Amino acid sequence: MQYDFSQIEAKWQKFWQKNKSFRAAIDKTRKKFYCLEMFPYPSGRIHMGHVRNYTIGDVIARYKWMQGFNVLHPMGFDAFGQPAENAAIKNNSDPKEWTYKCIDWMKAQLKKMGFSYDWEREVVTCGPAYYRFNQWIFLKMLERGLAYKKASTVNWCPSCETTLANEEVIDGACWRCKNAVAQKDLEQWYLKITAYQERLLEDLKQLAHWPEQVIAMQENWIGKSSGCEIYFKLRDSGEIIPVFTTRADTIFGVTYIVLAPEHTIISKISAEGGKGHISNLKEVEQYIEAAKKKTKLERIERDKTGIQLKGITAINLVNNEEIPVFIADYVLMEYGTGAIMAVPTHDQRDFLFAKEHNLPMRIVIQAPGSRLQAPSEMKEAYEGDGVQVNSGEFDGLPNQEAKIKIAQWIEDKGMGKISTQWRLKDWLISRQRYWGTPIPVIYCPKCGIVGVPYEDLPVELPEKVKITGVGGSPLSKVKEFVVVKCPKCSGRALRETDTMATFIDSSWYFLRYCSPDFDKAPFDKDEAAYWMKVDQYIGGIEHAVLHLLYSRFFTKFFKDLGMLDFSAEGGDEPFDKLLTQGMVLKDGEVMSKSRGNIVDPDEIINKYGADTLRLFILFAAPPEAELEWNDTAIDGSFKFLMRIFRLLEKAADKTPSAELLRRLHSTIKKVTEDMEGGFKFNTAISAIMELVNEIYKSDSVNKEILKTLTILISPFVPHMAEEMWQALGAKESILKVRWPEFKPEFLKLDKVTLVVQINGKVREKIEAEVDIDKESLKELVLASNTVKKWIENKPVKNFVIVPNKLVNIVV
RNA sequence: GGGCAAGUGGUGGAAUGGCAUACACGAAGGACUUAAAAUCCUUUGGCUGUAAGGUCGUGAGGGUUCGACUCCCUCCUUGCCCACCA
Repeated sequence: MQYDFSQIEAKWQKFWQKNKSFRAAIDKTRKKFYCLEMFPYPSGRIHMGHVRNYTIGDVIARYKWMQGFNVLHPMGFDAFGQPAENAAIKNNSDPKEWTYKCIDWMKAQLKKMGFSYDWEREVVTCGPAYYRFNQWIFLKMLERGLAYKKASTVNWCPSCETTLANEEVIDGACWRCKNAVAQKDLEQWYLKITAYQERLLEDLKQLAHWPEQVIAMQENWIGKSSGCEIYFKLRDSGEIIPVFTTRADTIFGVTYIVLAPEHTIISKISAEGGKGHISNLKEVEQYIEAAKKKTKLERIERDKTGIQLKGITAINLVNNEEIPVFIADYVLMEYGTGAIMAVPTHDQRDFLFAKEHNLPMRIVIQAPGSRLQAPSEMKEAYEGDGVQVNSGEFDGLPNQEAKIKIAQWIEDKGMGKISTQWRLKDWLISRQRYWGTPIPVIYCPKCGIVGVPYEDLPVELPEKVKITGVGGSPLSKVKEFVVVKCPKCSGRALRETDTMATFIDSSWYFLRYCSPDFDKAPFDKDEAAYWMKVDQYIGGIEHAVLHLLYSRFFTKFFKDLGMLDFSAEGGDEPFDKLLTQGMVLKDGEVMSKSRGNIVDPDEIINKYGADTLRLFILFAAPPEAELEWNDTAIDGSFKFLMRIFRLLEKAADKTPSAELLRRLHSTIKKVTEDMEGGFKFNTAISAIMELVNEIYKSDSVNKEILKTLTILISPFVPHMAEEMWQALGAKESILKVRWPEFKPEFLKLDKVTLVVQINGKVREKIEAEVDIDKESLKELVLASNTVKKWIENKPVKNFVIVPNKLVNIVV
């Protein structure tokens, strides 16, 4: 029998499509399972990363299906975004046409992989039916003050000509084009994700089935830091400058304070009529100018530059000391209060700065076991724990204890307050781009900012817009779009011409799949109540912060709107289990166009078929580990499939041996355990390989054994399984079959082989009855000639028995 | 600087306190063949030995244990995330 994979795969793909085999519908009599993979950006071609991601998801979905779950397994396209615009500029094409063409290509490729998607639920984010609800959500947030516009210094990518969210700036560069990000003062729209920071942090605890790494990354990103705001007073003007510190215990060691160049107090005290006088104002202004011009990368150089505000003196309220005030660009306006207290003896950055500028130092924490050292002898700051010195009434306390006491004391005396700082910033969502969701806002000279009324949604994206990539938002040049009547006063008004960040699209698409055609709200409450949470989510680690954080934020917002309720499942998190699959490498490097080491999935499918590709990718590494592509190893996967297929020729009705039955049931057990215990597909497949090897060794192939084998391989290589299932006489699709259960009675043995160790080294193997009693076993072991030889006449000190496994004799 | 992973044959990997290297790739030898492909069989960690066997061996060093790839401590290397975050 010929393994004609292309004919077989086409046949079954057609069968599944015609029979709508993967259609999902609410069925309250069955337990649901929502299996989701991160949807792709329609770049035009799927790559190995997609193949891996979606193969993993497909195996899980099919396995759950066979276990009797009502499975929801959807797919869609994250279709807004810049590549479509770049293609438009390059090829003078239309972003919409380009995008839909890409979707068609990719869909065809996904179908060729045999993935079990319910294509009737396909979600494409660039259609008005979808993005109108981006606008709907935006308006709901606007009503609640969670969407707002503010002027601020923002990340600006000069090459993409658009603003970027903090999350989109990687190492000071644009995540998309890798060019250095600049700073720009702009008025932009923000979503108030910080209103949810406490919950976003706290609820990470609910995510027991997420990789620890992802939890850690989100914790890092949210960046809660507990400390204390301490007030410093300017001597002449009386202005208060709050600083933030996590080290209240070092307050008596402060010898100067440092402000960020953008700090507002500077213009205040230097302004005419302001009290206080900066004698070197000109140099200070030059320094500030230079600092503002620096890119983010330039500002994080290790050199500690700075300039003193001469003539200005601050007072440390805890001891009334007068101290100098500096400006330095290593102090960031975005974090804390934009000002710091400097303790050179106990903070390395302050130490370097103080050395540079020849500033005084004072030790206030004494390291355990060390004698008080003169600051001049210090080679670096001491940042560890110790005992308070030079700290007034707090002397002698361990610094960790003093930290809490001093903070409380400062708050009680009104010299500051206990406070918490967060690294997380509000989410900047305005983009000066065309291919995205129009922000549904109108600016009226009389009424101000007016949200587009819900009945006027969607604000449709105009078509046939000229995209040049330069000169600001393309929409601002479309007069019919921009000039509108104010919905409130009907006067002449102007539309917002920025579009939304595309991460908004992916922040709720998993909810849209529950009711993709619903037109009253983003999703139908009842449908979502049945299908959500996503039971298993699968995707790349690169979304650990961006997409996964935003989706959590949106889900919590929907809960607050009363649209979602997971209280039965505990908490309000969208994704119950998360699997982050490893990257696909070639020659030890990530596959990428620029490296030129891409293996095209299409070529592999044409040469070997989708089943071989699926099998290889599942077998070569555990799903969360990196996978090294190997051109010759894929040949091995192909040969293995042919080897299974050839078993059909040998199928007979002979009684199988007890040994083979035992092997069959231990394989069922192993494969099931591997699926349940973290989707260890690679070892599940090797167990199946061992079974196949065993079948080949036996004289004849029993049909029933072959049937069970076929079921076991079906989640991995579904086309071949269907073909074999049919060849073995089945009338129905293998999808209707239940996953087998192993029978413990087949696994029972009369005798086992025990390992005999002498002093922990394996010296002998003996056969013994199962569950043999200790005394008989001891007798049996000591009777062995090899054991006798090793023991000779040394006394046996210990005789360790691990039942049915091992004996260790200590002499 | 902080946090998190990981380090096992020629290669991908298996074993998570009990036979280290399952399963596979590759390599070598053999059978079949006019030949090749396919298929099947054998061998395949190092050292030592004709062999039986012995001995070493999971990044390095130490510890716990009858027994450690696995647990603990120190260090090295690689990867990822965050970071002048006060």
